[in-house]
Amino acid sequence: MTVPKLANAELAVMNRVWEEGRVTARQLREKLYRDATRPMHGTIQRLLQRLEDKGFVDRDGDRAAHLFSPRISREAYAAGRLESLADRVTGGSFVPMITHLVEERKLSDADMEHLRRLLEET
Amino acid sequence: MTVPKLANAELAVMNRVWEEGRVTARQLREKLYRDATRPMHGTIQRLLQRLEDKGFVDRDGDRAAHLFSPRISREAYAAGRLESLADRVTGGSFVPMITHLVEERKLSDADMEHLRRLLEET
DNA sequence: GCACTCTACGATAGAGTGTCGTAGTCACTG
DNA sequence: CAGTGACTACGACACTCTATCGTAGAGTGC
Repeated sequence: MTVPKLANAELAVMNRVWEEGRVTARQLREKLYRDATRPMHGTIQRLLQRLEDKGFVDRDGDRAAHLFSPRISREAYAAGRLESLADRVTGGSFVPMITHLVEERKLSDADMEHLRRLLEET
Repeated sequence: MTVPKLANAELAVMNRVWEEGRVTARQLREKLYRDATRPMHGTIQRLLQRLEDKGFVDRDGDRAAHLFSPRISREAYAAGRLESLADRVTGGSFVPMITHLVEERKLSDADMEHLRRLLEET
């Protein structure tokens, strides 16, 4: 059960959905395409439909304007893509990349401390 | 300086290059396209050229058959893509996804132990 | 020179993505 | 109940990226 990949525009929409929790297509349009020269009605609808097909959002169609909410959390998506990356590149293990990040000092002190505690609790 | 993404066929080639260290186009062809119905000469050349353009391999053209070697390590590529993922999804931080992996028990005991030691050394 | 192997690279088909156009549906108002 | 405005459903299309193919040219050994 691997998490499908989100394209750019799809991810932009999901970022709003994750932030808001429950949104209508119109709310998304006003946030994402504020200064677009064209209306973009259909575009948002299309994107939302594809997100629904891929299982990323739930659609509540009770009202005239449907309400969309995330079906997968941001963290679950990120972790799922990370798993997929590990499968394709490092034989399924996360250790090599994390090691590399630590060695290259890509992790902040706060992040390091966070992870230390996380690992010790378990 | 973000690491470009590798497409499927490109990644397949890079996986061989990472394993072998130094290879010719022919060696790659014999490993990767063993039971192909067509020769695939041009395909490999094309892929290698694109990998060179993107900075993934070095080309040694001293001999008739060029020798290709990795310019970026497997770990550096994986970590680079992980950074890109974090930038696009979790605001640049790795903590949320790793936390999720730990909570969902996606990390093996050995991996957990590995990371614990890694973090304590630093 | 000829045969063989290699490199260089333009061209192309196919898939995925973002956008648009149109038709249909629903709710409200006079 | 006709008219209006906002919404949904979805086929179609242009564009980009990817993997492959075809062909021309260079290098090497006999």
